[in-house]
Amino acid sequence: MSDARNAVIGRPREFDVDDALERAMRVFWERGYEGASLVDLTTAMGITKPSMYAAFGNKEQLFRRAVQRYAEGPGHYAKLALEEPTARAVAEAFLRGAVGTTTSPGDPAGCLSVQGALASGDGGRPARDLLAGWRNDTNRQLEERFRRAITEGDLPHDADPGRLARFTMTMAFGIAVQAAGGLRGEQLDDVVDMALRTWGP
Amino acid sequence: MSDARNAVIGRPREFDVDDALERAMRVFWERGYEGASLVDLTTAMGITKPSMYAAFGNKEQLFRRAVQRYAEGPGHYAKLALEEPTARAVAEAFLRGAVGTTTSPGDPAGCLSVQGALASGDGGRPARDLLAGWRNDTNRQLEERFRRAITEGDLPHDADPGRLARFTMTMAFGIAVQAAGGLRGEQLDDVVDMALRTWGP
DNA sequence: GCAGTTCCATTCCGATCGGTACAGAACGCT
DNA sequence: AGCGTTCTGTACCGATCGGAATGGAACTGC
Repeated sequence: MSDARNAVIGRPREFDVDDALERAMRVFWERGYEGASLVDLTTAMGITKPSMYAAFGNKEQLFRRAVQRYAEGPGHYAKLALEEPTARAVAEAFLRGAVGTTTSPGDPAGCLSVQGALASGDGGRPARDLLAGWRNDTNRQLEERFRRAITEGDLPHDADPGRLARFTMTMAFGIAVQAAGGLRGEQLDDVVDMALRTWGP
Repeated sequence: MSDARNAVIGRPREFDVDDALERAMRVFWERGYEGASLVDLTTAMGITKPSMYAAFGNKEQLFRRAVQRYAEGPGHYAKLALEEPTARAVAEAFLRGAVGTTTSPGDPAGCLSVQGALASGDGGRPARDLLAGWRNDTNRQLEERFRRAITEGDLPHDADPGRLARFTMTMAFGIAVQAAGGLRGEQLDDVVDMALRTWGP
């Protein structure tokens, strides 16, 4: 890893890489990949373009790092939800987490994964593919978790893990779009309540 | 209207405005507002930039016309769904229509309204606002329809039309994102089946 | 002090963005 | 034919895009 250089030779960096990445992530979060220009990014990061180029490579690699950071930060609820004891609890934690992250007051509205995935010209193709892959992974993990729930007797043996996962993901995406459109968290929690009726009253 | 000029003075236009608009709509549909460049658009339309400028004004006005055409064409299912006899039938027609339009084989995947709404820099603000307004209108019409269903005894009087409308819209948006990500129509129809359980078995 | 290394800031690159000036071509009218 | 009008094609506009070259500043090790 290029950032594992604790060697202290040469002029020391005058900015904090983690802090700059955090700020870049937020810009991508609210503007998407192509909507975020290098000027937008570096201005928010408080550094110049050559500094960002030296530290992260290029815009696409910066985006990859930002997505990774998003997954471990605001998007961490997805991983946590998988550890809930029952299928219904998994789904509820997943959707409540989605509502919380996409409507968090101090953060950009919406979801980086959804925001950056749509509406791209030719230059945004790699970013779109990256996010599509990530969403696919999440879907697979959810499906796998629901499959386990069947073996644990937590879901009926004729339940379809794939369907349940796709339904849950679809709800989360819809929530992200609604949040980006300005819907409040409470209203989206109502939506989650309705969605959860699929698991029984 | 500037296109109501049937006057035949001057050199006649060598392209069909409706056909050009249709092609432009499809480009916006798959690339969003900012993702569609003038070169992309005019190439698909088969005309040059000055011709497009003379016929439509500018990119933003072309987009407005394209959105209008989308609403009357591929997005017409929304209006039709409102005419269904029961609330549940309305919701089902709405969601099946969303699946159909967003996964139609010959057309771009996804929904223009969702595709163009997210991921915008500064230049895409007006387009984003236009689409947000349209989605808001649709939500309001759906809510109004569900309210009518209560007075008609079709929904229990303690039902919440706002919640039902938001839930339906959220599902439709999620469907659009999934479709843009490549999910097949059959898989999304499964999702719709699950969503409709909210209205009873 | 000096060499070697790394970072910062200015400046610039070719390509592309949305939009336009201009000249000529194609029409109806007289 | 000649005119006014409107469309088309070329060539171009300033601004901005992502990216990079360059020169000096800041540091460690010798």
